[in-house]
Amino acid sequence: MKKSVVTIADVARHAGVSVSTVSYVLSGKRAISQTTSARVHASIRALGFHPHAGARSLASNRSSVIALVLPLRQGMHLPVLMQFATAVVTSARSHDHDVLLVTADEGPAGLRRVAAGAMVDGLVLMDVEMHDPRVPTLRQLDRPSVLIGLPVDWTGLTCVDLDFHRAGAICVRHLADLGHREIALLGAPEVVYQRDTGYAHRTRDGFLETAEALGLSAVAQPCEEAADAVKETVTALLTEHPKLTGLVVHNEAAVAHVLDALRSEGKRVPEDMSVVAICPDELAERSHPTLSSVQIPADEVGRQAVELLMAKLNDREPPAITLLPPVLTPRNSSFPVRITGIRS
Amino acid sequence: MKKSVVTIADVARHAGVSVSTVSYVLSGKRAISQTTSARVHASIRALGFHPHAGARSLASNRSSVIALVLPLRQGMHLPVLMQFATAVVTSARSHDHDVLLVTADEGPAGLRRVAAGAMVDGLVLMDVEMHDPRVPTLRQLDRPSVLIGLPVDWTGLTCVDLDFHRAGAICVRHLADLGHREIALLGAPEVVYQRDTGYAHRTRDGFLETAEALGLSAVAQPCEEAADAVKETVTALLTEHPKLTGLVVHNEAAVAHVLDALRSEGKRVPEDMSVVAICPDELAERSHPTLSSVQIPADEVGRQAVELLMAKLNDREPPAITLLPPVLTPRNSSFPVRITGIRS
DNA sequence: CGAGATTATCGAAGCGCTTCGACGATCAGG
DNA sequence: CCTGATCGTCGAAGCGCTTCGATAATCTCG
Repeated sequence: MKKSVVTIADVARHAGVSVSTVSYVLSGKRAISQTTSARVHASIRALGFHPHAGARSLASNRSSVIALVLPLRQGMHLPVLMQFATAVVTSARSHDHDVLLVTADEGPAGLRRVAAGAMVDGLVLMDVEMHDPRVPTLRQLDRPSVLIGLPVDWTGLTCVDLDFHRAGAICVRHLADLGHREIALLGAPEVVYQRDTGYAHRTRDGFLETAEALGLSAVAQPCEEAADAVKETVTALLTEHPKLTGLVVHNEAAVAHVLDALRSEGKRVPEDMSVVAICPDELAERSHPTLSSVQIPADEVGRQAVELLMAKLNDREPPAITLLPPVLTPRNSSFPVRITGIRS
Repeated sequence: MKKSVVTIADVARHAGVSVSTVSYVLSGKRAISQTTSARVHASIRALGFHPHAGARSLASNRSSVIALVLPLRQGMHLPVLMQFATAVVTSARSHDHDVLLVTADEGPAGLRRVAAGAMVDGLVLMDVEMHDPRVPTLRQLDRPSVLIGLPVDWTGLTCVDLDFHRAGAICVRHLADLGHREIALLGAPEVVYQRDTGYAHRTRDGFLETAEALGLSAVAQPCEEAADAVKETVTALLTEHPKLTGLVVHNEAAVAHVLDALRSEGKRVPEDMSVVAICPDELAERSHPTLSSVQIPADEVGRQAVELLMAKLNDREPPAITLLPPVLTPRNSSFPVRITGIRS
């Protein structure tokens, strides 16, 4: 029995050309005449030739595979994850790349393994935290990567994240559209406004600027995460601004406490107070009532991440940070303001 | 600047041994003395050596990667899919393999691409249909594979599927435990019992045998899928067996119609009639009331699939079909039978 | 019409690793 | 003490592909 695997040499022989010619036909890196190219393609088809990925990667130092590092174990919202993964695979394929699935719980060692072994040309990391332990490793590795999320120090990296400025703005607009005139932002804890990359600032600025542009009365308030601190903040807010009817909450940890606090202040949601959150869909859907919320558009993130990675693979240096337009999903926590007068 | 990538030759030089010795230290395929081995390992660590995956795959004809073919676009129940994917990745890693993610909608061409290019050593295909177009392709390919699901013709393949015999049995036992004495099975349409691989038969046999063993009065009934046909079947069943209090439904398409039919016959679920379904969790949870149901245990399936694949990669030929123990999740459609007498 | 540019192709040198055969050195048994 | 095994190591031959000159052959234009 002959060797079962068809090699490029077989194709070359069959087509009556040299091995290198076949290679150039395949890669298009040198001009090849129409006739030769056609003949080679015919031979390829006739023999059922598929280039050996390993040989290719050895010779060219390119594997045409990217790593997708996912937090598979965690309590992330699964549908979003899948949507994201699907987008990554689809995009990658459209760039002729395959996707190696790596679990986040392999940690930095996992990255090193696939990257240093030249198994992948680049990496996409989902769910990157502010002080992610994988970031230093990533910096050492010579492979390009794209992060979903914004670590504190993103110099020299490529990150994709939600555009929090617009997220703040879109929340205001949503409330304004529902007729609310006096609104507030419950933001991150005080300390977050001081350290970190200012995503909290960006949300607040978007919130305040848009409120001003739309002529709303707006106040932005940092908010701690402990239940009683939240309650205190909410109470104070309601006392100082008795006519408040709209609330934007940008603080995952505090969301539930805010709802509790409102309830105990006798404010019904959404009848007396509309609430819009900036948080994962998962959280918004678990809440009672379900929260109108702004969330990251998963497949756009996936697509973008791959585009950026491909750019880096082709020696283009994309912006360090790409911000994606936020999407507001209306749910049961926001409601047209109850009106006493007449309103168009 | 020197070459940035550390090769096995660098390690050999650093350790003062030959290249082949380093290779043998790594693979363990030949005896190496303790001292040499230690020295080599030290050099590997000192230099930060990671073997080049492509070179390795080229020389050894093994990539240490398996393909995971998932129906990413489809309306499958996402959490189950993720659970499954996680199990596959974790298992694969424990066998020192990585996982390449391939979408099912690439079809047979996708399989051919990754398999023929020696990109993967083997494949795991999720969600294989009875007449799956990928099966013929899979047969041509020389790579070993494991299928989740049972195509009609599974000769020469390796498949993992739910143990439907036990699924039937476990449903009966569940109903018996709740005190039901007279039960029925609404199965697949008549035609399914004739063609196909008899998973319908297996469920029915498990159902009938267990009922008999437990001394229950049981009847098995094929069931069409159209709403009116289902209604007719249900009505007839209730007429012929007025004391029926337990129903097992093994027919995804008919489940909703069965519930409707029961309702219109004045039977409340679960008060008057307990229902247990054999169907995806997704469906069971969407129904009203939510259905006690038997579903495939996703991570066990993933684990098994990888184990079987590894067996094949090591030239062991596993059984063509592996059946997994079913798991019954009690929900709101099954209930202790209302009793008129005294029961322990 | 001829010098230089361009086009189409080839040969050969690796890419980094595995694996086979060979070869001393050490060991066990008669 | 000699003869085979066994052990530990080495050198070299690929694995299938890309890519870098080199070489004809053809074209372009003053």
